[in-house]
Amino acid sequence: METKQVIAALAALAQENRLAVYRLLVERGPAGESAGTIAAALELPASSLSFHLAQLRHAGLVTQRRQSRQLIYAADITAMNALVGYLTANCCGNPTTAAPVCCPVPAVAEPVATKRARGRS
Amino acid sequence: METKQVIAALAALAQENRLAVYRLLVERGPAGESAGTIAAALELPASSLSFHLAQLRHAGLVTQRRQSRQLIYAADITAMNALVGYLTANCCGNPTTAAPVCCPVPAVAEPVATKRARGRS
DNA sequence: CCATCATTTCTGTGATTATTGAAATATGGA
DNA sequence: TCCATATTTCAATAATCACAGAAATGATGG
Repeated sequence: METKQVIAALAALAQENRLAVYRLLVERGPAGESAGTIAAALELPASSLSFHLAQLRHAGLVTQRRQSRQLIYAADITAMNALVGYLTANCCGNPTTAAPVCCPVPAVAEPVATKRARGRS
Repeated sequence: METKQVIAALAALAQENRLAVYRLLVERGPAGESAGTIAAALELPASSLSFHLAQLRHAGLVTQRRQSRQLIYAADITAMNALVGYLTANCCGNPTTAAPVCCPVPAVAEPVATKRARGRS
């Protein structure tokens, strides 16, 4: 993942409403959710939501598909994978230099909606 | 890690110069680097750098200490851990719903200072 | 104290971003 | 075709951010 894209993704998520939208979409999974439903859930004016969805989409974090009259948005997990991968790599530093302790990705903060904290491999 | 802080951290990193500063500091490890040296390395005016360092510091991503006349900045790895933890948790979604594949944290991108642009996205 | 160095804070300016109502576009049904 | 619905695009405004020179602050050595 190259720097320009990383910045785009970070900027897209660095906004209260957009982070909320993204989190909601992650919760919904691949099925996604229509713009209207998201707007209702987050109590955002349609035009505002559209603006934010466009940013998330431009950053590659969400996908869009049409289902009859509505546009369904869904989180693109691979983009988040790439972002987390980049941050992890840059957090861990360069092993050839005096690098800090490598990120252990601490047993997961608070999951989107339920408790769940399993240590990954 | 609460949302407000996550947004602050994301916003702090979502800027070309700041991301560069942070990456440089990660490279330097706990020893850190003085403001002047960073400014020289990244060719930034002192006042601009100071502005960016303040943001990173406010977001809790870097620490500041004085060493005689100079101020040494260092990356705070625990903050990045928390951020990555939050993103991972939110990326993985809620297992009780139709959740997408959980982030495997793809075998780490490219380390801070090596050649880039290998096959992966 | 004074001179000097390192860095920050102040200040003004230009650029980007967020927000929304209103108008425009696309879709499906009668 | 005409209408209703879902969503976007447009336009205008307010808010925030980035930049960099100049002035101020804090530290050190003489």
